[in-house]
Amino acid sequence: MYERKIPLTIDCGLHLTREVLNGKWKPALLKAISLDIKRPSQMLRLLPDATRRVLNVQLKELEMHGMVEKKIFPQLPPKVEYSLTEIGWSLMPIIDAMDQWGDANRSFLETVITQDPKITQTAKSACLAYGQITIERKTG
Amino acid sequence: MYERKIPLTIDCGLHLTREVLNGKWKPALLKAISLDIKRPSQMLRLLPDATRRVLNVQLKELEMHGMVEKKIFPQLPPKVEYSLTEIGWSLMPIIDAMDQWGDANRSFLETVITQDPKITQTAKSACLAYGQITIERKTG
DNA sequence: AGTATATGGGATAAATTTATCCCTATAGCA
DNA sequence: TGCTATAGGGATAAATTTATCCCATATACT
Repeated sequence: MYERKIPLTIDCGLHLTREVLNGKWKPALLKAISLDIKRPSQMLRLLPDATRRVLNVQLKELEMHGMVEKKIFPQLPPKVEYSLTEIGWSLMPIIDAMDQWGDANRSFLETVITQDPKITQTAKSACLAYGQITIERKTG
Repeated sequence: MYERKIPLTIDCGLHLTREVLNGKWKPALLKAISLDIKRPSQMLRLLPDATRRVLNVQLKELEMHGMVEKKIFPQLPPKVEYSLTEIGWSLMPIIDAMDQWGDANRSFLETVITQDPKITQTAKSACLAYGQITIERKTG
């Protein structure tokens, strides 16, 4: 599989949280699930820049960390649904705050981020559907 | 220097924010600065698991992203002080929420995180001083 | 003269995260 | 039969992030 060689820093709450949210698509996945997008195929459509593989991997990590639960329906073709656990829900205020902060400062952030010479291109196709999603969140 | 080869995903606010906070020590650095720990040498002492090099690199990124400002005093040996910009301050509610969430769920998180077979060791020496810091935050 | 303090950054190796590719399984439909 | 939809995961390459090492500056102190 692969074994970590450097001790994981879990000194303060900040680092513990960082570990849970650390993954290119994890925040987006949590938000998607909170918006009732629970099937992997739906998430993949919502996040077209992500590959099926990464989403699988990151969902599994979120599951191992206890943030989401996976329900497998014994059907064919397979059907799976993810949902947030209680502790997973408790992360939503943070996720929402991050999303709002980023949106509120979009023009400034795009400017400073893209002015970095390392950045030669950006992708914007993902998450576009968020704005169109008007589904109410269910509590728990 | 090095040039990014894959387009940076900046579709939704979540990803923009992720980009700004993405770095092993960035959240901790922002918090430290907000607590009036403004000199690099102090930050290094606060975060003993980080190397001087990484802190330099991540501070520079935070600066380029407009989250912190750097004031250089024309002295020798050199003296430098960082401070949060207005937009940098606006991140603090998120940073604080992350820190509090992590602390509030520490025992659970430590359990699930260390149960991962990839993780063979953890480091807890950093940030320990936070608890002892009772300095009031100055506004702006 | 040697040592400590402070800060910055180049070069390069190592570690970790993502991306790619490919294979598995089965029902349903043209 | 051949193709689509669904979901999972191994193997391996590539990309990106961190870690290590080392050099530079200049003052003050022993």
